Amino acid sequence: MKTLLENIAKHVELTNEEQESVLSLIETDHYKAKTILLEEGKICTHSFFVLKGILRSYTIDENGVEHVMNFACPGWWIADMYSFLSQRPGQLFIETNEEAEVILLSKENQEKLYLQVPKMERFFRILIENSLIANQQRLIDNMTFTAEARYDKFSKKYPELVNCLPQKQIASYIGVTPEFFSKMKARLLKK
Amino acid sequence: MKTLLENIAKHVELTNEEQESVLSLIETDHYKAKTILLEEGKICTHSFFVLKGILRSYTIDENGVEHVMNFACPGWWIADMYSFLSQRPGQLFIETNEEAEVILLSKENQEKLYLQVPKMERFFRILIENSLIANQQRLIDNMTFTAEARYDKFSKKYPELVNCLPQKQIASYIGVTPEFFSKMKARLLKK
DNA sequence: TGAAGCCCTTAACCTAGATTAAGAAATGTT
DNA sequence: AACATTTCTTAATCTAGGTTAAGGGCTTCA
Repeated sequence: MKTLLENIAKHVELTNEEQESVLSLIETDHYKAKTILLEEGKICTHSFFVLKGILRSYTIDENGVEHVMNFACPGWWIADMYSFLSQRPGQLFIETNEEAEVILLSKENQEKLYLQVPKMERFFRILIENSLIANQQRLIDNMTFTAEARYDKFSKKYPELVNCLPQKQIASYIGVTPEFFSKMKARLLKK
Repeated sequence: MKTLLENIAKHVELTNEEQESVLSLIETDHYKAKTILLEEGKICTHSFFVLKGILRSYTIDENGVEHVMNFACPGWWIADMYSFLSQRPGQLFIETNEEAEVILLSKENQEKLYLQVPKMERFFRILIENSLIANQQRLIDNMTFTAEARYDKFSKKYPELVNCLPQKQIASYIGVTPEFFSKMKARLLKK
C-alpha cells in the first residue's frame, strides 16, 4: 500500500487526511499468472496500479495476432485509456504475466476522489501528460527507427524488463514477429 | 477570436469575466505560407490554436526525411507537447502550409490562466486526454493495419484534408514514401 | 514568359521484415 | 518422470513497401 502513496507523493503533497481519503477509495486484489483483467469489447471500469508482478495491455488484430501496447511494472499505472475515459467499450486486453498484486481504482471512485481531494486532479493530469509524451515518442520511434534501433532503445530504457518478459512479448511491443526478433538477436550477438 | 471561445465552450462554461481573462492572456498572429513557427532543438514556448489555414508538426530523421506527426485545421490546437510541458528542447518542427491566422498562448500565460480561471485546467486536461486517446489509436493502427487501410481510415476521418494537403504530406503522415503512396492510389483507382 | 524548383507519376530493382515449417529447448501439469 | 504445451531458433521463401532514376506538369518568382 505504501508504494501508491509514495507514487502520489512524487507529484503532489497530501495531508494525512487526504491520504486516508485515497486509501478509502481503492481496493487491492491478487491475481494468478495469466489472469485477464480486461477484455476487448468490455468497458474499462478500473485503472490498475501494480504492486507486484507485471501487467500488459494488447490488442488482437483480425488475423488473431497480438500487439502489445504497454507493460506495467510495480509502481506503474495501466488501463485502456480510451475506454476508461469515455466509459465505452475498448479494444484492449489487460493481462497478468506472473502472479500479481494490484490496486484498483474505479472510475466512480476516481471522480469521488477529485471532489474529496482536488489535488488528485492535478496528479492524474500529470500522469496523462506523461503518458501522452511517452506515446508520442513511441510513435516517432516507430516511424523513424529500424526494428534494431527500437530494440536497442527498449533495452536501454527498460533493462529490468528485457530479462523477465517472454521474448515474443518484447518482439510484439517493438513491432516485429518473434521469428524476426530471434534472427535479429542472433545477428546482434555476432557483433 | 470567436472560434476560440466557442471551442472552450464545448468543454467548460465560462462567465463573461472569465472569457475576458482568457482573451487578455492570448495573442493573435498572422503568418505567410511555409513559415516555421517552431524548430527542432528549440523550446516550445507557446501552443497554437488555428483560426485559418493549416499547420503541421513533423520531425526530420537522420537521413533528412520528414515525418508528419500532426495536422491542425481551424479550431485545432497544436504544439510539441513534450517540449511545451517540460519546457525542454524538443524534436518537432511546426510549420504553416498556407497563409495562416493563429492564436498563441504562452506557457507562462497558461499558468496565469489556471490561477485566474481554474476551470481552464479542466479544459486543457480534456484536450490532453483526447490527444492521448488519438495518439494511442494511431499507434495501434500503425501496428495492426496495412498502409492502404491507414490511408482509407485517414480519408474517412479527415475528408476535408485529403484534397487540400500535398500528397507527400499525407504519405508521410500515414507512414509511407510519396512514390509508394502514388502507386497505392493508382492501384485503388483500378478497383 | 521563361527558368528554376517543386510535386506527382511510373517503372525497375532492392531489402527489411513476414510467413511457413520444423525441430530444439524450456515450462508446466499429472 | 513423462507428457503436453508453449517458447525459441533456424532456414527457405515471399512481399509490402523502399530506393533510384527519369520524365512531365505545376507553381513561383525574376
